[in-house]
Amino acid sequence: MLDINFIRDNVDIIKDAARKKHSKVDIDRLVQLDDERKQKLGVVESLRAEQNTASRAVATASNNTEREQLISEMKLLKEDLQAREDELKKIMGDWREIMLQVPNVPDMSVPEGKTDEDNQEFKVWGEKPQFDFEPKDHIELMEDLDMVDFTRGTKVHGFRGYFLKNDGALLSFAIWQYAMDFFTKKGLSPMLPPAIVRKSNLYGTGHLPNEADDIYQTQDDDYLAGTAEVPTMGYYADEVLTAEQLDNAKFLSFSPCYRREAGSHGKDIKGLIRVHEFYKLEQVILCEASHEKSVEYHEQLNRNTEEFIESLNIPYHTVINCAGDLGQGQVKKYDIELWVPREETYREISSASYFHDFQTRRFNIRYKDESGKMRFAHSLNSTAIPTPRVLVSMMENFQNADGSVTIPEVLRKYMGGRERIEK
RNA sequence: GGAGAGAUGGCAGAGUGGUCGAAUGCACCAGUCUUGAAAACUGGAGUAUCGCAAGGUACCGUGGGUUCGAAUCCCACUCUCUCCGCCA
Repeated sequence: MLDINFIRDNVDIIKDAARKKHSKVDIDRLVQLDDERKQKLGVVESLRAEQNTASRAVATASNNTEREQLISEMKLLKEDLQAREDELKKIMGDWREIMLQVPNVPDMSVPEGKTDEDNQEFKVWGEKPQFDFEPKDHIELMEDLDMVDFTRGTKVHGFRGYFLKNDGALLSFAIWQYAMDFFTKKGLSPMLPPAIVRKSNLYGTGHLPNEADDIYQTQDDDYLAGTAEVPTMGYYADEVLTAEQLDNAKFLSFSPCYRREAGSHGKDIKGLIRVHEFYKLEQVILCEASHEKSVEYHEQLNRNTEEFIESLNIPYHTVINCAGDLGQGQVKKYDIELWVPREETYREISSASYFHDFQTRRFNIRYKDESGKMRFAHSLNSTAIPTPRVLVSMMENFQNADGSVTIPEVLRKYMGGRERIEK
């Protein structure tokens, strides 16, 4: 949600943002509705003022005759007021609907483009492995090592179902544990949030109204969050944060993530790249309403994840997302993608974005700044690490000719000191 | 699942139809006192919105309704708490 006055003052910028993000929102219509809103509001407010004055007169009237007369006059005014209020209500309904569609403005540094294919690589790290044997893909590797069972996964869950088992399960726990240790050292507070959330949280983060198809819903009209960003952002909804709370609003949230993948039925139909249910550690930060702070934290969050991947020694690159690949509320986003040898491509494992006050405005998360003014905080989030997707690269990059897989050094202490996963 | 109580400003908490946008306390800001601080005292201060301003309007969980007038009465919904039941 943007400030309507900001929109009015920057119509061209907003229209350009909508164009870049391929949003069909009609800004001219919004401005027109806002004009009507203001006009009607003026009328309603002056009628209300009249009513309030008259009410006071009724209350202090010296005798009943005077009172009766005032009251009968007020009845007429009341009808007029009610009609006007209905008109205003209707306009406000349309106004709100469009306001929820208005996208946040991408940063100047965000390149134009339509899809993830237009994202621009700006950093490459690590040595891609050279194999002197025919490398296997993660599916074959993991099935051979009895780490995963897709057949029974689909039997139990259906399309995109999977079981992680034995070292597949152990390795997942190792990654979570190691990530917990690694990211909490960066000053984030560990959190286990609910994954079942009320609708308002998804409006808050900006996943609704536009991504409804991709979200699981319960029979109680609750939703299954696709990321811990959703409940973690909701944590401080409708609160005014103290300076201390705002300073410490740096979270590392671990949760299951549920995604219907409604728009991607033909894509990545095998393996662990695209699944309906996975686990993820997510970094979420609230900070003071300063663009510079947002930028600083954004770089930091992204760097945290890069460092984590570097500590695992997996080759990756980082891309800056083009405007067309940004979510409605996002100002700027980096994706970190890991090298997948068999596909000879990089696959996304992390997204780091900042939102300015787009989300906090919807969540109503405020604080008092030094001058005592109420302000909406800024929000940011970034993947710390998703499992099982990270296993795909880990398996393929570290495989050996005999079909075993070398465990990254930093994970060994969580795997009973073992160096390899083997039969 | 059953029974009951409740939701008011940053927090706590009064207020059951008419100058109530709302007492009081705490917290906050400024001043007095003090070498400084604390305490005490004095004063200030809700948020949003319209307006150059004076000032207007809205906001007492949410949405409706009754009324000339609603924090206050009625209806629905949401949430919280207590007790019972069930359950990991």
